[in-house]
Amino acid sequence: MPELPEVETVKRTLEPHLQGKKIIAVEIYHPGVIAFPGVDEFCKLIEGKTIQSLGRRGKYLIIQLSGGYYLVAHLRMTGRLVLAGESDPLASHTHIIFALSKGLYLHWVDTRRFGRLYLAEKDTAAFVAGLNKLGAEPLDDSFDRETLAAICSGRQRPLKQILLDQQLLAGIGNIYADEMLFLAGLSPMRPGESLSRDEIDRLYEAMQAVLQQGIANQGTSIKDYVDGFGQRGKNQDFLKVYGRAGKPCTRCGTVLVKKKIGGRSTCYCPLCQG
DNA sequence: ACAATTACCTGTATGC
DNA sequence: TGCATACAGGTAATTG
Repeated sequence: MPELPEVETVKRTLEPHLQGKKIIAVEIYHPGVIAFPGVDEFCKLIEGKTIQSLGRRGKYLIIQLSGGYYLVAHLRMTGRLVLAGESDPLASHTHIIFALSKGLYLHWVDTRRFGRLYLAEKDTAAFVAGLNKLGAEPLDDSFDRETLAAICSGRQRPLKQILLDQQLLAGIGNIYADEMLFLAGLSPMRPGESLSRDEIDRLYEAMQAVLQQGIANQGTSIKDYVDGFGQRGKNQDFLKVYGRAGKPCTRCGTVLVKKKIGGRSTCYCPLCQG
């Protein structure tokens, strides 16, 4: 599933190919993907624009266009943005095709059709996509131990829920949340406010390590995720707890446990994360 | 105000 | 074999 490291990888793989290209035409087979504005308006606005740069905020991919416009994409669960050539066969569940200059194509593919696209000028795009509601950016220079301490303090909610709350921390999903809690040696049920200074530091270090390793491995491909070239990531081979319930802990051998926390399935080691 | 549940979707795995 | 059911997970909307 596209979480921060996956969206960052998509951004890095697409950017050198998209930068400077002109959007010549767009074909929309499934209008539900366009969250804003209406489909006709979307097509009218986007055709003729030039792609200037790519950015990321949390799990959102942000494509800056000429004329002050921004195309904001959220891949949700199974969304893919992949480069293609003229004669490349269409993957099933291809909902949108962007025809670009130099004979390049960009395909929006999404099995479960949860993904959404937003197109507008800067402030409007941020608002309709929900960008301005997002919390701290975990790999940003401004995100430090103090910020994490402030996020946890006074919150009785379990750490697992805090990590997944996009209004507190942007970009962390179920896979990386479980992995960073394991690396930090913290129980996913621990209330945020119960963490000592030392435990905040451990969680901070674990967040950095887990997210950076995810990016270094080009993301985690459990099922659907691929980068801008359609390539799978390698991080699924390095997961310590996610998807390993019932198997022995890599650190102590104890059988890993699966439990629902805040309605989300959570894998952890009852001993290492006691 | 907050937490829990449901809706949105489809592919895959499981049980009978 | 075929059918029903559960589950997967990100977020918005709804319910309690």
